Formats: sequence, C-alpha cells, structure tokens
Amino acid sequence: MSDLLERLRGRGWRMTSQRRVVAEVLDGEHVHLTADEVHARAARRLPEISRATVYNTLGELVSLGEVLEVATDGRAKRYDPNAHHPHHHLVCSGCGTIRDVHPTNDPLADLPVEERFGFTVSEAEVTYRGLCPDCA
Amino acid sequence: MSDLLERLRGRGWRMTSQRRVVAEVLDGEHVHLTADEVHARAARRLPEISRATVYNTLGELVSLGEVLEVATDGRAKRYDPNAHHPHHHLVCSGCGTIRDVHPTNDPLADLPVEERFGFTVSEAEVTYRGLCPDCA
DNA sequence: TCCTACGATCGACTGAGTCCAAGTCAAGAA
DNA sequence: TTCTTGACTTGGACTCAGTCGATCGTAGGA
Ligand SMILES: [Mn+2]
Ligand SMILES: [Mn+2]
Ligand SMILES: [Zn+2]
Ligand SMILES: [Zn+2]
Repeated sequence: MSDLLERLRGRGWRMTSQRRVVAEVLDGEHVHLTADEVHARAARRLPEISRATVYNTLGELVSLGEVLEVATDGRAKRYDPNAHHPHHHLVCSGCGTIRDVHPTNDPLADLPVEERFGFTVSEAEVTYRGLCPDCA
Repeated sequence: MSDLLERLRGRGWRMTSQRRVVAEVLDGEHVHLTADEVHARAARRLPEISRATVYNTLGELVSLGEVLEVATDGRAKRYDPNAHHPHHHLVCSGCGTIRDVHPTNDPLADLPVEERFGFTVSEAEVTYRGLCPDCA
C-alpha cells in the first residue's frame, strides 16, 4: 500500500489533495474504518473534504483492488487497506472490534463440487465471531 | 420450523394474526427474504400488517434462535428460516442469489489458538462468492 | 363479559449511502 | 508561463433500511 499513489498515477488518476489524504489515512493505520471514520481522519488534514468525495475515492480504491470492503454486521461497511495479504476476520460480538486472522486451511477446498450447484466459486470469506478478552 | 407456532405459544407469546402470517411466510419458502419481502408476502394474506410489526416479529424470532439474520452484502439483511440445520451460504456476485451449502469441514477447527488473540470464538460463518450458471 | 397488559399501527426520525448540478483545478498543450 | 478542458469536488437533496414512540386495539385470563 505504501506506493499506492504511484500505482494510481500509473493508472491515469488525476492526483488531488483529497485523494492523497484518503490514501494516507488508509495507509497510516491498519484498522478497519467506516467511511465516516475515514472522512473524519481525512478532515483533520484537509478540513473541507466532503463525504461524497470520500465515498467516491473509497469506491474507486475498492474497484482497483487496493482496498477491501468488509460488511461484518448490518451497519456501515468497513474499509480494509490490507488487500494484498489474504486473511479473514474475527469479530467481537460485544464491542465490534475486528482482528485479522489467518486460518490454516482454505475453506474453498472444503466445498465439494456437488455443493457448488454449477457456480464458478471464486472466493470464500470467513467471519469468526466471539467475545474478546475485555468483553468475556 | 413446522411447529414454530407451538414453540412460540410455549414461550408465552400472545398469538396474533400478524405473528401467525409472518411465521407462515417464513415457514412456507426456504429462501432468504428481506424484511420488506416478508412484509409483502405477509400483506397478501393480511393486508393491514405494518412494516414495524414485521420488523418486531423478525427481531423476536431472531433472538429466540428460530430465524437467522444473514448480511451478505451491504444492503438489506435477509432472514433465514433454516436455523436448525447449520450451513453456510453461496452468493452469486451477479444477481445476488443465495444458496445454502454444506462444507465438509468446520472452519472453527482451522483457526489455531495463537490466531484467536484470547477471544472466546463461538461461531464461524463462511460466505462463498462466485457466479451462478445463469450469470457466468 | 370485562379488563388490561401486551402487541400493532402510523408516521416521524436516523444512519448509511447515492445522485446531481454547479463550481474548481490538475495537468497537458502552446 | 498561461490557457484550456474535462476530470474531480462540493453541498444538499434524496433513497433505502431500519428504529422509535405515542396511541390504539385485542388476546386471553378472571
Ligand atoms: Mn482485515
Ligand atoms: Mn440459509
Ligand atoms: Zn469486545
Ligand atoms: Zn447469478
């Protein structure tokens, strides 16, 4: 993610201050922020950035594969800058904290062909749920 | 799910026509409906039923463990009457169709203790994504 | 049959996200 | 360097999913 700005320039993106601060926010903390949290952090550096631009930029980063969308609850989507290292998520049912986890098996291998119903299955995402040490 | 009404009565539920039609809608089709779809089907039998009542009843059924909430996209939650047979979901990225699937392994077993960060992990839900035969 | 607490209703409200018309500016051309 | 232009940004209105609360209705017990 560190040379994200270079990769974006290479794809013909016009480099604006808004896009730069959004990329910097995501680059800075490897956490899972909502769009409004990204907006709040971006606005600390560039006070007049709009929510619409944050949504636009996040959407573009997602379709470029630079950022992942995570929807673990029915609430706001979260944006995951750790897109180049495959992983899954462990969510605390108490406080909502999300941690990256790395199971030892690819769950795709556990779905037999007769359970695929003719689908071209390309991805398996696992959400583990439980209580974190603080909430237990 | 067939004697759901009996179980609810046993739990002290007041049996109203609204709760009956919501339970019948869920009982009738083993698909994954949104709250508004449940409302539309319920309203075919009981035209005056309100959205608020459908939301209330679905929420109660979920906390009783009779129905599962599924949030595969960032859109409306879906309600799964198949709560007594553990399974996972296969979602078409094209049209959004959802199918129940049964992997051969429990993904909980694939999460080593050093990847649990002190959490009490109780559940693992897998979402497989791909293209259905029609969308491929 | 009557009573009443539990449930249903409607509409106002919230939160998350989208859309659009109008204004701005990054970056290539000259 | 300045000009030009279309890509980008903005604020606000709007949509969609869901929640809340005051008031009304009724299931089911006495
Ligand atoms: Mn992550
Ligand atoms: Mn299901
Ligand atoms: Zn917690
Ligand atoms: Zn499809």
